[in-house]
Amino acid sequence: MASLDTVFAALSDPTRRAILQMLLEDDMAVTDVAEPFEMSLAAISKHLTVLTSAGLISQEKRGRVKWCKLEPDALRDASIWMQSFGQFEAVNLDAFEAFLAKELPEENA
Amino acid sequence: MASLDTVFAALSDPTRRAILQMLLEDDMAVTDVAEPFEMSLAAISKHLTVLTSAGLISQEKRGRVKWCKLEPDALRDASIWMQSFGQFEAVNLDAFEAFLAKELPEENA
DNA sequence: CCCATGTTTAACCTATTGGTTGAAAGTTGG
DNA sequence: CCAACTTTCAACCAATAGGTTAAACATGGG
Repeated sequence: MASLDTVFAALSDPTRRAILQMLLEDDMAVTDVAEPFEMSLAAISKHLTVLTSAGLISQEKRGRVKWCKLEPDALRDASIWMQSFGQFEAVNLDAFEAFLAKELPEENA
Repeated sequence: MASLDTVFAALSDPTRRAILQMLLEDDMAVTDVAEPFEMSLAAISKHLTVLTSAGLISQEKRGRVKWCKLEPDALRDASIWMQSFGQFEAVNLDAFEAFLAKELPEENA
C-alpha cells in the first residue's frame, strides 16, 4: 500500500490532479490522457507512473493501448488523515465512532 | 490563500505531518517542536516555513520565542478537492481504525 | 512482413528539496 | 552591558522532480 508520503506528493502536482479529474469520468488510454496537456507524451507517461506508484490509478495494457483507471482507495487514507485535523479537535476514536454511528447508520463498505 | 499544490506538497513530508500531529495537542515553540527530531534546528525551521507558506500553521513571536499554532482550516480546500471524488465522502470506519493503528501506534487519546 | 500506432526508456538539463554547519540577529535576565 | 537563549540566514551539498528530445520497444492491421 502506498504511503501517505507518495500519495500527497502525487497530489501536489496540478497536472496529476487534472489527470485524476479526467479519469473520474472514465478510463482512458495514455495518449488520450496526454492530449489536452501542452507537454510531451513522455512527461505524461512519467506522471502516470507517479500516480500508479501512489496507488491512485492502475494501468492495464490491452493490445498496444495502456488503459488508465482511477483507484480512489489510495485517497482514502489521505482523506481520513485530513479529516482527523479538519473535523475533529483531536484524534479521538470514541468520538469518531459516535459520529459515524449517528451520521452514517448504514455505512459498511 | 495557499494553493492545493503547496498544501499537498507540505503534507507529503513525514516530518511535517508529525509536526502537525504535535501541534494538534497544543501550540509549541520552535525549539520544542524540534526536540523529538534527529535533525538540526535549522532544518525544522525550514519545515515550519513550508508549513506556514501552505497556511497549515501560523507563527507568532512573543519575546524571544516563536510560537507555532495549527491552522486546520487550511486543510479545507484539500479536503473539498478530495470530496469531489465522491467515492469516499463517507469515511470507512474499518479503514480509519486500520489507519490509526498503523499511523499512531502508541497514541490512544 | 512492413509500417504506423502507442508507450516507455535513456540521456540530459535545470530547479527544487531536504539536509548540513556556522555565523548572525533579536531578546531577555542578571 | 553582557551572556545566554531562540531562531533564522547563508552557503553549501546530494538527491529528486519535472521537463525535454530522440531512440527503442510492443503490437496490430493491411
